[in-house]
Amino acid sequence: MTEFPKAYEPQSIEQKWYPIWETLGYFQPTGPNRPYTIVIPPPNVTGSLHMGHALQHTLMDALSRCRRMQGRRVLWLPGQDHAGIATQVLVERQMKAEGLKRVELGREEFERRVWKWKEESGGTILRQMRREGASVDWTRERFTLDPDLSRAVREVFVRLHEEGLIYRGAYIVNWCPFDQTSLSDLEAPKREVKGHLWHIAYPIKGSSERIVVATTRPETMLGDTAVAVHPDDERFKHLIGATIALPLIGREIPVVGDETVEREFGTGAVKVTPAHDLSDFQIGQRHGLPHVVVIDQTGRMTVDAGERYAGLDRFEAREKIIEDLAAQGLLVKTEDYTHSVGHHDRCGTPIEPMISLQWFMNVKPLAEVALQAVRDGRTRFVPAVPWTRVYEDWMENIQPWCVSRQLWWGHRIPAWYCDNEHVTVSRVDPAECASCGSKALRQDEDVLDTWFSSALWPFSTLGWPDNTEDLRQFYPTNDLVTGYEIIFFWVARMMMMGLKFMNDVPFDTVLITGIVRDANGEKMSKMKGNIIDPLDQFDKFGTDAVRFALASMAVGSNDMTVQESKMESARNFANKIWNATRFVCMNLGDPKGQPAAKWVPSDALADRWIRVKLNSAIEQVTRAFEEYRFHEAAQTLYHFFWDDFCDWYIELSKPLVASGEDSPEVRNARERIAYVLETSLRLLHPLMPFITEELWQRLPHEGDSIMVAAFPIVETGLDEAKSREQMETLIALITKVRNIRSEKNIPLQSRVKLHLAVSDKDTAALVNENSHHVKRLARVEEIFIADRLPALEEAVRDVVGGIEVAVPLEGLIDPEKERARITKELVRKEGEARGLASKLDNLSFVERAPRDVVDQARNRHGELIAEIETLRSSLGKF
RNA sequence: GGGCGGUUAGCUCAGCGGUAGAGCAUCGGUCUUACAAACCGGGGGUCACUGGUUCGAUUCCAGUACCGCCCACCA
Repeated sequence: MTEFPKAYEPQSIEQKWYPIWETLGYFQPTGPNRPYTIVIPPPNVTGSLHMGHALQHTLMDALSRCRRMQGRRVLWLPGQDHAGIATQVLVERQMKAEGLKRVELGREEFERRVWKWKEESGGTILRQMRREGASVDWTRERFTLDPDLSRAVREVFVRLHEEGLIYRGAYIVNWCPFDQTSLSDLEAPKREVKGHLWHIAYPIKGSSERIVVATTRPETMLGDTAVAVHPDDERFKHLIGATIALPLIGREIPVVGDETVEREFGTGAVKVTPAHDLSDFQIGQRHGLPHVVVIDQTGRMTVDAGERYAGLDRFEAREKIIEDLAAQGLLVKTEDYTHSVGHHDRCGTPIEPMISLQWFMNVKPLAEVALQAVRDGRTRFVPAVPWTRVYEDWMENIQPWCVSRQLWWGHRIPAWYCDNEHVTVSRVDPAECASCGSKALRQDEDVLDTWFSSALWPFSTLGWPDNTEDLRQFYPTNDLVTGYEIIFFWVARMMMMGLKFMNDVPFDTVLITGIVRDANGEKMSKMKGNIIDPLDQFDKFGTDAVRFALASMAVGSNDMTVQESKMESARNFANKIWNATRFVCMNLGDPKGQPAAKWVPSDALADRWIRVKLNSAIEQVTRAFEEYRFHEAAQTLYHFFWDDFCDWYIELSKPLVASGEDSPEVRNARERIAYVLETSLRLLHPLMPFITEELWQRLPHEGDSIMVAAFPIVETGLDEAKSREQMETLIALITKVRNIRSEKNIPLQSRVKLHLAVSDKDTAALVNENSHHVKRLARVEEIFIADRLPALEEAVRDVVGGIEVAVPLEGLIDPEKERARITKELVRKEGEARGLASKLDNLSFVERAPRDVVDQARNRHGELIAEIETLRSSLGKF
């Protein structure tokens, strides 16, 4: 027999199995049955594995493995995202160390360097995924910049452009002055900033009147082209149409009336800078105001800001302008003011809203379709609350998507311009302008938002725009597992693109997970330095243990805190599985050539009971996976295996299984225990793939790998209730005796006598048939069963499950203490009985409560009364 | 400004219309023929607060307090 160490050592076993599985092709979809598909959320090529991946991959792998064992044709498709800004910035930073600059290198050379970086250093995460045990099909690995996927991107861009849904125009965008690119709204989340609200007086021309405006951004005043007031505002009504001489720069600008102005806010008058603020831009559109750009792409003031300010950083300019206004007596008031300002989510730079010529996508029409698909349940979120509504709200209020980025790493926009500024958008690089035939074409310098290609992931990875076999088979995919932080970035956009180009939803179910936080409940980040590396955890506890711990914490989309204690507990569980199998193997002999164990029918209580428990574990785990309640699956497995199987069934089986004999009875007992164990391993496999494979191979089994063995199936027609009740009674009895022993400090070696009084025949028979178990597990040398307890001088008395118990313990009984103990128990039981009695006396309870609740209360009350009686009488014995 | 979530044992969290559970920690006892990463036994909670619905509320509803999250063009 193979060597069987006393403790589970994960490392070598994990290393052994993954390559075997991969080589044997188990990760590839096979078989004639219904496909089951998951596409992985493609991690950034720059990324390395973090706990969030470990969690999500565990769930995806558990689902994949479970479905695979259930016979589905499973495809879990892996891949990576080119991660535009992240990657470009990273490579630029590396180049900087060598004294190289991107612009000096030129576009082609830079791109070459990024590809080189990708080949050498990218894809760390893919290697790490092997350690997770992720059963992804590596033969179908994809990268968003693969030629096929790039072709899909172009196809989508061109088609949307043809339909007028993608267009080029000058609008206000979120501009990052640090990275010098435009951003989508999602990449520019608002952050609270403590600032000021400055009240500035603008003099009215040809009048002594002034109009005071309030602003948080005085530097933009140099670009003001109007002041707006509410048209019905009595304070300012008469000034509409008047002309203002803009301070510091002297430009003449009008006062306009606009209904969006809040009369209550600030001074009720707003300075309007159409080139640097979205709402001002819109006011400008309504009133035909000119745009004066005063801040450039680097965040510095332009020449149009006037020579006094030109070249200054926007924040330096702010201070200088405030000083200058104060000096001229135009600064009326300065208030502290906290407001929200967009910041680039990657670099943290405050966004500069800026008018800019960019490519946009009108997503509204696609959003309506995507909204409908969720409303009528073609795609559903799990948990449905709150994510369905979060998704719907966003889709309902969706704004045009700025898709162009001023970067070099990404899908270059397939638009070409001739000298006449005609635009040619084309699937293939055009030779001439589509409008004028000019051969002097230059391609748009910009690339697409990274998320543009991610949005196509569920079909671009399967071969679209070609109608491939994979596409027909695996689209739509089944489950998408991802975090709530990218519902808008990714999930929503896949929905829109999938429905638009495949005419079907990209996935049936979106499983939203929570965030894995550190032990203090804080979000992990490189900045904070509180990252917990899953690989360290794998080293420390074993991959299966970490997977199991993560799954056991995955409740809905709740965030979770990493708990070392959970990891330890899961590691101990793995060790428990190891040793239980070790025990069974020690008694089975060589598994080679032995067929897989079958259940040998038995009337013995323990056998009937474990079968019921196993069956209900199968039922619960199966349902838990179906309903994505991973913590419930983990919990069921843990308690079934440890409490029921190890603590009771193995212990009860030992006399036969470990007897060393070779009788039919013993062989059958061994077969049964092997059966339960082997089935349990299959049930555990989706969450703990490595250890279950290793142990399964050491047991008699059929087939080459547990990966492709059948997932356990629920049986029907077992004598559920009776077996459970009887076993519960037996367990309660044994526990009671152990309890008495423990309280009286009876050493393990000394056996006690046990007197039982049982009134009903069934219970008497039950105890009789299982008395050898009671003797062994409660360390009892002799059991006396009668209708009534005999008179005993010195004994501990108690009652459990309708059985009167007495343990004679000469010289160890302190009557006072016994009396106190029993009295305490009496008080508790009497209290409970009183509560039940008053409930049962309550007519409306008896009439309105469900029948079984009333019956249950009645039975419990009866039991209590009997037990109280018994306790009272034993009280008299002291 | 709008929306959402949380508050349960010392800690981290499940659960739920019928007087509460887990893991860890804690206390006591064990080398009992798989496992000390184990075994056996025990203690510990007025389920944030206030009302309401109900025969019955930790669970449903409303409000309060504290903590947290998301969305938003009041400058």
